Amino acid sequence: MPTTHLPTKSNAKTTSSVVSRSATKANGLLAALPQADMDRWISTLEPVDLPLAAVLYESRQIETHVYFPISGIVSLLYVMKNGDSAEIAVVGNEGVVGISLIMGGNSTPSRAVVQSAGKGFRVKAQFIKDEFENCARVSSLMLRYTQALITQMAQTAVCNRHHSLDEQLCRWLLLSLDRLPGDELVMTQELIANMLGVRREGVTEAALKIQKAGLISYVRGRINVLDRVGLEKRCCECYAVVKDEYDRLLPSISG
Amino acid sequence: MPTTHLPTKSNAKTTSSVVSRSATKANGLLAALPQADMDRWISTLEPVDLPLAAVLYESRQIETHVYFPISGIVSLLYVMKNGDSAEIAVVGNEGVVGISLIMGGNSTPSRAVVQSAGKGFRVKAQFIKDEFENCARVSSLMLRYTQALITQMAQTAVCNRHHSLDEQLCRWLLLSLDRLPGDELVMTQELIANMLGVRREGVTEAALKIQKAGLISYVRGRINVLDRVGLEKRCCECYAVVKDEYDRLLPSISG
DNA sequence: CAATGTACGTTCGTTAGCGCACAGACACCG
DNA sequence: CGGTGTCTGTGCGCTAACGAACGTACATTG
Repeated sequence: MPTTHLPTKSNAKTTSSVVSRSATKANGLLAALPQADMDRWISTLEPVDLPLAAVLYESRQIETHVYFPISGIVSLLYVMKNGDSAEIAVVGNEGVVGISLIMGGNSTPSRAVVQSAGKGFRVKAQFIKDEFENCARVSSLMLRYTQALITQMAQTAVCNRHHSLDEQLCRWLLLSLDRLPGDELVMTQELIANMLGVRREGVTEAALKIQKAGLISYVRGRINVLDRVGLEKRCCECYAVVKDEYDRLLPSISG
Repeated sequence: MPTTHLPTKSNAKTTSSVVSRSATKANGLLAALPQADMDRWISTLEPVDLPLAAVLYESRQIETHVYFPISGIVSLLYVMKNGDSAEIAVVGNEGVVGISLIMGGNSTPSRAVVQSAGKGFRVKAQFIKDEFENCARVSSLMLRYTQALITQMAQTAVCNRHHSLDEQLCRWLLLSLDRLPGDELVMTQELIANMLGVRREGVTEAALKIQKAGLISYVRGRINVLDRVGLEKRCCECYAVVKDEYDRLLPSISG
């Protein structure tokens, strides 16, 4: 197992202060909020940078904000006592980081790490709690997202149990691709190994296979996806199950 | 992988009709409801039998009730196209089966199967939805339970990735033991293998090891736990993490 | 009491992934 | 331009778990 941990660079930083309504549309959940609700939200939304490897949320610590990414990817991962890690879900501009806060525990045993740099908005814990309690549209939306997230986590558990590294890598690439523009992922094999909870060498082997099959081209941390359909064919069913659940529960968002 | 599927015997059946308030205390969540709320619930609670192998909820089908067990154990498991299966969480008298209903999806890709026979109550989907929307005490309780369930699922994912069958068997025995009275589990190795998503022979081997260590005695589907502390020592950290989260989020319930 | 089914135990060859060690290749920086 | 660090490739012995086949012991039923 990988003993090298993710570097804890900087935390997310608040950037400018004026938030345009159109900018909020870049996050699926925010975009799904009716105008009337956004009127309340707009003034409390803080733009934030999500630099690579930023830790948005540390295991077992009290969370102060929830994050709505508009670009980039955030991984929810478990790190165990001996340093072994495993990703349990990913969040991109379709979702929100900090569901546990809404659920009423103010922390979780998981960690939220920026896996691909981007930007987003955040709001204070108390604000989202109040909104959740007082506005059925907000709570309904958040709950359906939670359900989708649960599906992703459950499918990850099953995938970890039964599927080969090759299949899992394809799943992971597809999940990431869905959350990024274009066909390029910037991501070292070491990082991917950390996320999947496997050896770096294992990722090298699996990546070579799908590269030789002409599905991707891989050069020093830059992956170009050449044949997305090919990836889907080589993938286990887990990707499709999760994607279908997201589409079913959050039809307005499916990107 | 096990190709033998769980037999789909009968579904849960409603039994008698008069529900005493004291009987409801046997479920942790119902017990945590204030008197005032129970006044509304008492007349809609239906007692149900939970016979072994009953399928409370089938993958992707519309759920009509949520179930509050008062004895026995219900497994949430994923069954894949090729028949491979894996348990993602267990629910006993501390919880409720059918969270997805409250979350607003009316189904999930998972299946709920009675793993150890018992009894419980159920209420109609619409009732719990209304209660959830209109009563903050109810929603708060359900959400905290959901958070605990999420933790269990996430930890299962990590455990599947990193821990040996021996460790996982210990975890599974402890989780089951916590949800049953006494020190005996009635459970074949075949069944356990289905839950853990491994071969039956693998369970035999692991069970022999911990039997030789004097922690359990195992005879034809009856497991007696002789040394619970010994099991905990041989177990991975996953059991403790999950248990601590349940205690933290639902302090009134921790059995 | 024989017959049949269920549950558990055992063996053996196979394989995916691990841990470790090291080698090339590119990238950036002084 | 040379040095140093990062990223990827490769080789090798090792182990846990798999798949399949078969043996054994107990249980229930007629």
